[in-house]
Amino acid sequence: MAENYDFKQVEEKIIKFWEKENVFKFNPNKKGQVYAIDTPPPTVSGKMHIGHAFSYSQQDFLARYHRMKGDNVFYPFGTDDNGLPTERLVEKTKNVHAKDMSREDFIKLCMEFLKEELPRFIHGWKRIGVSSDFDIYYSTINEHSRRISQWSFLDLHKKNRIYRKDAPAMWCPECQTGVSQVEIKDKEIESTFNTIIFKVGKENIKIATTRPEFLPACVAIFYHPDDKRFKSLKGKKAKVPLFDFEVPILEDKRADPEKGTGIVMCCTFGDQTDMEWQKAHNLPIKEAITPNGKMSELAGKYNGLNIKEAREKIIHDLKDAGLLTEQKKISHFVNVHERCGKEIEFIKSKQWFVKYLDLREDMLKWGAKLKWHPEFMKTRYDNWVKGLQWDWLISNQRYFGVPFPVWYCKKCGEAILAEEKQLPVNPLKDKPLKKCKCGNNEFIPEKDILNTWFTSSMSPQIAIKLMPDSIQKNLFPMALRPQAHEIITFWLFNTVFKSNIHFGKNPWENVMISGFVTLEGEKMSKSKGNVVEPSEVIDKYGADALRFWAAGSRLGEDLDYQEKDLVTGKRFITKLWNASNFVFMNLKDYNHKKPKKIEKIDELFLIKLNSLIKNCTEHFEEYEYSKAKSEAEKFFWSMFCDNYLEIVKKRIYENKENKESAQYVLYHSLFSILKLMAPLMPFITEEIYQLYFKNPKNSSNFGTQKTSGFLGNEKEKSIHISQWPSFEKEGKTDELDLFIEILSKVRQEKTKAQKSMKAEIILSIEKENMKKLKDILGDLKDVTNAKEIKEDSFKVEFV
RNA sequence: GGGCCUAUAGGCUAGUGGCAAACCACCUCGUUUACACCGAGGACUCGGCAGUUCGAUCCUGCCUAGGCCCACCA
Repeated sequence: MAENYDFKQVEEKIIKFWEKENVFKFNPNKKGQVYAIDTPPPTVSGKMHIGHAFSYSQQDFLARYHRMKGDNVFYPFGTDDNGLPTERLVEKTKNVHAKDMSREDFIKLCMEFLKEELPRFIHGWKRIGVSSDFDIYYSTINEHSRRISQWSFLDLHKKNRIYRKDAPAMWCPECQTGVSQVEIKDKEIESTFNTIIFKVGKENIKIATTRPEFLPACVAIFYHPDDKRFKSLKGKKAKVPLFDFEVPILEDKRADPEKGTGIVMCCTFGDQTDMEWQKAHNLPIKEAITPNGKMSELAGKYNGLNIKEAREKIIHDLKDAGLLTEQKKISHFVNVHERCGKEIEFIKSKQWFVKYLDLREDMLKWGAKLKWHPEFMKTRYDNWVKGLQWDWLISNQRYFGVPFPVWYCKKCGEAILAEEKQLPVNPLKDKPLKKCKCGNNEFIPEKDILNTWFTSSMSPQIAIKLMPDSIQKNLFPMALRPQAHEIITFWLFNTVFKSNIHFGKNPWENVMISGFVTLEGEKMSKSKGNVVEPSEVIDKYGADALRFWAAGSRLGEDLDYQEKDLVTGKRFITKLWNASNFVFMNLKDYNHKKPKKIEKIDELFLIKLNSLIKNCTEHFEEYEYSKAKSEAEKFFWSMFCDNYLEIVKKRIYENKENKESAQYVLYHSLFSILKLMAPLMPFITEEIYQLYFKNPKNSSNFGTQKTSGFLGNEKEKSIHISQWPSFEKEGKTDELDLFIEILSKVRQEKTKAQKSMKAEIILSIEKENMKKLKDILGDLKDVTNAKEIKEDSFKVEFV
């Protein structure tokens, strides 16, 4: 009698076994089509969360399926540990502030932190059974990644896609960094609408604003051309209160007569419209706010105050001067930096950009060439491309990241780029290889770092270039990019863009997009406090149960986390365990020889199994692992356990002469079912394989097999590199269907009569059914425990 | 404001132009050679309105609700 399945002990043991035996090691010389996966490198910003467990499980289903199907799976693993998220984690854990330290010390601290943190972090992915080759590993901050990222910069520059300009850039005063379009989000905040009096000659005009601190940067007043109320003001000048300078009053369609008082001030730069006006009317640029979030000299007596203080003071002074007529509390949406939640400001600053707005048509074509799974995710890409308004801002004024390979000549200011052969370069330490064109040999290093997406959008190259040159060409373009849908607009999009510019082709053929995990219908997030820790789930139910749950929703769909589903998964695992033990209890004298005759009922069962295999294979090909799961699950539970095992029990218990046929079919059908489940539940299937199926001569590293007498006969060292079951036998199974229908009716009768399922009966069935079932009547007799089967209308008599 | 997705039993999910399904929970019964983490059975359901159709849960349109992405935000 086998003991209970101890998932904790087994899963840890199997993780070590896979590692020791190099089961998932990529072998470039292996035959078979290469299937390269652009594994998402998780951001090192804390612990793994359940959304990770969910989406990495789903991509692993596909990786394991392709491996068993015979593809040569290239499945690297990386961590995204450059840039802000990691900085923030280090600041928090080590209780330091980057800006209080020397840059070098801070970077050193980050690297030390990563060294001790990463193994623990990565173990989370091993624990859920991700079958990456963890030796093909990259960190987006290591030398290798820096070299490739900087090369990308040089190459884009060569292709005239890089420029640096003085531009109103979105700026986070809190993080003191430029922020790209993708790093901002909306937040609803309470604010006050202040109605302020501007003088036009002797006339008063009222202008409403939530940002009175921008008054010193006011450059114009606008009203809508159709708005008759203000027509008389055209061409006149208004005097800015408190600051006493004059600005022109102009017409522009973007002024909304319905909003505020219908007339609006334009300040550079209060918001995006201000920037458009500035451009359209060629207005001067005034900077009221400095990069550290303080008022500039332009603000006169408010110079040096932070934004909020200045706002309060200015409101106070306006009140005193009688220039404030109304204050209304409102709540509105503003752009905030997604990392820190603080309001974004626009400031004039020198930033590096990648020029790509001119390529929107091409971008749509690139997106159309990808195979999207599920298909509807493509529209998100398209909508993003159509909505692009700015070029890609790639510089961040932070510390921990890939530096720009750039210096500036101290004399003429010319930007000097590093040469390819000196990469990776740290401009703070290294020097250009040549003098500046102007003959000067002194340089100012660029201190900015490249935005993390600039580096992670090179993930295919970063992974591939870990391999020897000779095989790199087989790996690109890759077969698959798996990822979550919220970063289609940045990671996916930027990778497609870069690949097409650098190499003239898409980086992969397929993309698979996971949904996310919800709790009671809401997205899980730290800020909402509704997170579930995957490590706790695994402790309680095991990784297989977690994966079983992750296989429960279709690709791209969100899935609600319900503990019940984990219970179901665990139950299924127990059932697999028990059924396998039972099968092998009855195979002690099995000799692996194919019996001379396969009994009819066994044959019919094999045909059923065959169509299951066919369906599951098709589902995996279509990324529909959830369909494969539910079909295999149902087949195993009801067709295999509840029906087939019951049917063959008596034949084996009573040692009938045709029992070899049953044994042969038991062995092979259970093996096939295990293989179908192996991509989804890699641990329990491996354990059963190792204990029963593998030839003990090959199992030196796993411990002894369980059953005495019976010897497994399979050669592969792991079920995960065994061959995916094939499907050959097709045919009709009408007799078996009828058989099961009758069996089920008999069971109903027994239940109705409140009898045991084992109660002995006399069964009567119709003549035509008797005829149809003539080859399998003996089995029907066995499974229903009928003393005899008579020809009559259906009837169950108890003896 | 634009877009995408979703709406099926008490809960979570399948699915189909013609009987609506699995699992959990619930109720009844059984259970001594794998499994009480079992087996047999029961009960309950297609968001609303219109259209196409012999027939719509499924196709079309509108509405409602929720989620997500984007834009706007003086």
